[in-house]
Amino acid sequence: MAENSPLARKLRAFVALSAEDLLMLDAIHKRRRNFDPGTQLVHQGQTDQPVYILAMGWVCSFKLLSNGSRQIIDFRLPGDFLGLRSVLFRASDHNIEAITKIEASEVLQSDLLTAFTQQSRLATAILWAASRDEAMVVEHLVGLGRRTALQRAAHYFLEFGARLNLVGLGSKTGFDCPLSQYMIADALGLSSIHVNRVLRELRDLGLMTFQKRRVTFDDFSGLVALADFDWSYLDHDGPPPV
Amino acid sequence: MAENSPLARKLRAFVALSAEDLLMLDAIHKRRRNFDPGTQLVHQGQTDQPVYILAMGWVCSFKLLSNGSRQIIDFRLPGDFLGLRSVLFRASDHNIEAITKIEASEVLQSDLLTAFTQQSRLATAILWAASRDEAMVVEHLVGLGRRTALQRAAHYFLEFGARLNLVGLGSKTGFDCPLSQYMIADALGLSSIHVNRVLRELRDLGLMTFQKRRVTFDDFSGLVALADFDWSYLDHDGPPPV
DNA sequence: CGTCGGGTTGATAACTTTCAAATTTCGTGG
DNA sequence: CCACGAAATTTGAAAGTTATCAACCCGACG
Repeated sequence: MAENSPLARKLRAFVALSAEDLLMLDAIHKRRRNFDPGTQLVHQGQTDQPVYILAMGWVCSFKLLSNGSRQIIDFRLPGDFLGLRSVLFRASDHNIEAITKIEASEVLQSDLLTAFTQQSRLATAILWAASRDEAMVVEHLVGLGRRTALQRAAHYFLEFGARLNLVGLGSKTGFDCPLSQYMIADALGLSSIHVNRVLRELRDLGLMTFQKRRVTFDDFSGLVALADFDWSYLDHDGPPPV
Repeated sequence: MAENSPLARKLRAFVALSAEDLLMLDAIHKRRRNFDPGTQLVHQGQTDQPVYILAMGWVCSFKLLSNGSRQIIDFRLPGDFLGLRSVLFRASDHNIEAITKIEASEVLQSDLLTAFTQQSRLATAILWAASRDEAMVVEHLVGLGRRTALQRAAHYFLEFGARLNLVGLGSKTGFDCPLSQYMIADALGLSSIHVNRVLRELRDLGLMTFQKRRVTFDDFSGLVALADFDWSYLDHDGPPPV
């Protein structure tokens, strides 16, 4: 069963998983749980948080500021870990919330530790996933610092496309996207009103369309050019041998 | 010797290091090297990069965009690792460059791996350091997305203060800072001209002064209030028991 | 002395936000 | 199936923030 999970698809793109690894993945996927939109999976300040692997749906992690604004750190897609670094390393300082209905498997800390002490390929893959997450955050940082709103949006949607493609949920044509313009605004560091204008401009330029919860890439290569998009940070050669 | 290195100071703030750990730190610090300002320690696309522990001086890591602008990811201070994640996890996609004259110890990958396979407290501490780096990047992201230029600058300098304080190079009074306004601009995602104005405003408000390569906190609590600065992401309880 | 890399200042242009309001979409109950 | 209200999207106009361009100043240094 685990063979076809989004996580397995993702990991298999970079490492050949052994039968044992698949067995361990299967064990993990036993504790499936469902959550409704808006559920807080982790909240700021919480200690001893759970880790999940997202199987279906969209999730976002964000920080709240005292002035009431929020900054979305990233959106988590099927196959991604939720709260991985927080549990491996430290208490959470950000929130994790379900956007859509989601299905996620709880990972026991003991299972994680087992994977690590056994030096399995799975452990390597997990570290790889964590590193990839970090690369995405860095790229996001670059976007906020040095890209215009238009480029930033284009880049962000292209990244979604690439990530979803990896787990079989999107293509160069486009993908389904349950985000509101408000959420995109909080992710891109813009006002929702400006997001609206940027989306219209991307549409007017014939590059991409975001309407009715669906993103359509109208001119993929044009979009890549505008955004200065380089996906080497997403689909590199996989983890080095540890 | 290693007992007094910046790294040991930093780590000791969070874990009690055993005699063995100190021995291992000592071993690491054997391979000291010096570099001049402007030296590229790691450049984009390079594989098989070295890891260093910075003992003295300032370093920055950044990404270049095709339009020529650059975004500084972070500045590395004494006691910090250079290129840690890149080597643990994947090939580097960013540059690392010395700002001042620096002194750094090269860490052999084999030493790192030894630390990990032995499940030593040192390994935990290294993961903790990596996690702290990530928390700083996230905080930086929040700053770029949802803080004004003034708050962003204030927050950034406060973070420097806290980090330097930890390794004995700064205090609530201030610290020496070799950065040009250009570099600060690339870090904060602003133009250097605007950085100049922001710095003047912080001075006029009586909050802090940055002149002659020295940052002085004129009104520490006022600055904290302006920046909405919460250092829990820097000096939390340390790594959980692994 | 003259150059060069910062730093500083002013004026203008560009981008983005904010406020206010109209329009559309969507879920739900009738 | 339709009507209704809430939420999301869209548009306009004005205000605010930041970038860009063009000078000028200054200390370090050959």
